[in-house]
Amino acid sequence: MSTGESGAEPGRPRPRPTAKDVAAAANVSRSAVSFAFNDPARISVATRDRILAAARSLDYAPNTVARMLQRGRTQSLGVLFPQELAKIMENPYHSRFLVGVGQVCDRESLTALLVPPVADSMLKAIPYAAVDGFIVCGLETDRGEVAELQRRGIPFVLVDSDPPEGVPSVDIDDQRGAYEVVAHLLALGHRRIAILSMESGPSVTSRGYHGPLARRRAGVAEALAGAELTLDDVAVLEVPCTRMDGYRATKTLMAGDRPTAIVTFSDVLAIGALDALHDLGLAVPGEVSVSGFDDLPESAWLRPRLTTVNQPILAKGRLAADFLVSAVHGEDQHPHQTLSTALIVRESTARPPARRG
Amino acid sequence: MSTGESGAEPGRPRPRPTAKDVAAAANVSRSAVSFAFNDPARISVATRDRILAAARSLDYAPNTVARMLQRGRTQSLGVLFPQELAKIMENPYHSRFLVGVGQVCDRESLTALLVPPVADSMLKAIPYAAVDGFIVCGLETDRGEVAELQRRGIPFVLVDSDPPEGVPSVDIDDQRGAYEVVAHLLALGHRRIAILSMESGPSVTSRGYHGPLARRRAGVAEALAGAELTLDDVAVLEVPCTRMDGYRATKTLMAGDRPTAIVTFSDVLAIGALDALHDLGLAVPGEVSVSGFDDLPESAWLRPRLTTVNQPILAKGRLAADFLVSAVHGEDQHPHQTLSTALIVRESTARPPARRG
DNA sequence: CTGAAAGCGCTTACAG
DNA sequence: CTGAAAGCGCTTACAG
Repeated sequence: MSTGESGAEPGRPRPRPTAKDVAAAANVSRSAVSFAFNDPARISVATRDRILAAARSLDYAPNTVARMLQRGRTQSLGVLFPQELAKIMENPYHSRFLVGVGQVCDRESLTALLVPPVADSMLKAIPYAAVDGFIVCGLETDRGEVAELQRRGIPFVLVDSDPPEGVPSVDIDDQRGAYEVVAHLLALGHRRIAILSMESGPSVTSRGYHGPLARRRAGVAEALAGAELTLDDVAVLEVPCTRMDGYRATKTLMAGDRPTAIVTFSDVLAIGALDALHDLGLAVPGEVSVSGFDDLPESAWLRPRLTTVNQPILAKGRLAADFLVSAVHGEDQHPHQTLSTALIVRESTARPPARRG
Repeated sequence: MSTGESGAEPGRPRPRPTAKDVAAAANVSRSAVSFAFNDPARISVATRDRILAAARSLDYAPNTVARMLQRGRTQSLGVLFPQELAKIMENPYHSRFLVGVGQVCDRESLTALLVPPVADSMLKAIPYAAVDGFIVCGLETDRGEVAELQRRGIPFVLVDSDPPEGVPSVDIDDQRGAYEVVAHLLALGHRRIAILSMESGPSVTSRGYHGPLARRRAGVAEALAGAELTLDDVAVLEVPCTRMDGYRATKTLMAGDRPTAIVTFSDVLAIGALDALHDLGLAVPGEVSVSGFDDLPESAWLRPRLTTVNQPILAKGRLAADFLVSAVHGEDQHPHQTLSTALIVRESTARPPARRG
């Protein structure tokens, strides 16, 4: 009632109260405090109320980290990315993937930890994250992450990689997707085709690693073969996956021996390509055809609407998270799913212009 | 050399090795093991090498959670959202915000923990996250989160809320932004204006809380007053912030007493509105003007290009993370920043059609 | 119904 | 240069 000094002095950084403090205040053991929070049935109502009241008055809440250590569970899923967070979130593809992961997190009351590489290394980031398992994204080269995770015995699922046997993973049919767009363009009559691809890590080819990019390249080759062409007949540019890089690469491409069609391996790149072509005063698809990959929602808003390869990004995220949750629960399966792609023909591709020469 | 049984049996779920195991294997104390990893200078090169070799052969790595508990640091920033993760990531606004947060995380070698509400409560989510501090997003109603965080003594910064004195926070000039678009529309001659707003939590007005939405409403009122109008003269619809809800709301709006201009409080909503108007066969801006809010990159790709209110989303995320990092480092300031908005007039707004009546 | 004790795995003064 | 000990804050068998 009076303005006594019962409260803590404000402003002073008091140390956080612990179960010990509450136990003292409520005149019980620390075990009792723990029970009050975790297993109320084990103590009498009276004691519990007393403890809870004491806890409230001290602003006590169990320390999360201590609890994690004791329980051996963090209630968190790690999403391990191959690039800096700023770059990752820049790409709408990842947002959509995280919607899928988020659905599972929401359902299971889990949090999602976004884990960027440490000093450019996904490997180094692994030991610093307090998670129950990892979703490993876009492992374009296997730089030891798989072995590391396996040795540590921490559950994980591989997404968009070249999964070894016996490892949970989810992928899409990259080869077929790439095959279909290129076949589509060839059928339209294009022969001078450029590929705008993403950069893959070092030494991809030399180590016989076949990630998504390699599979897409195979799909392109397969389609080209149908027209008596090979990969040597197309220009291939590898750039970081940003709109701006797509823009620049397209300008580079157009400064040389102009292709009549640009096949990009990402809608984000295609958006940049469209911008560049617009700035160059080149009509799409009248003078140049452009195709994307992913089928982001955005691709349908573009003008011209983007012809692209749909992949079920959201489902991929959801599935990956589901697989990881199973693995964390100790279910000893190794599900391996390959999701389908589908060519979506819209407005950005058409017959090549009739040509002098 | 021989195929001895030196390795652990594969497949068998071995328990993770601890520092104790390494100490035993290397014939040193547990302290030495710890030093080998954390303070190599404190032990001799020989001992360190022996320890590291033993660690490697046992696949040992220090337990992150134990380390967190001991150090009292998690190296992780929590981003507390008012909605489910799936919904949050659905909105490009948040991706962009996270790019800003990500820049700081990358710089500081921090991870970002995405924290959705637990059982619809941001409050309940707080104690379950192992983070060094929170960025509290879009606290449209103060449901006790601030008090909770303050009592717990955990650093936090408020973004897009109604920040009390003495609390780090970053906001934008919502009122001015809303004022400007509406004034723009009024100047074009619009008098029948509809507002498409987001749902705010319960009892916003009743508690005298003035979050972003309330400020925007004030901006609208301010602009209307300049034309001798009041909020009662405009239709206001509050819907969840998704494209689909924007779509539906617009159809509802158009089924009634048709406005000549739709002011949305989010680009995402505006995209839905544009779609609906397109499906309704209504020309934008010929028959109906539409404006957005945020100025997402997407808004410039739309056709017609969207007139909208720019807000520096990325800078907001970066600043919030910067403020939080300072707070975590114990810097006892309470920075409070209000970022500017700017009206971006593009193609989706024009004079209202001449009218019968 | 309640408490004393051990333990989760680590780090860090403190002695030697 | 190295080790024994205490402690971070919690939970959970185990006794009573």
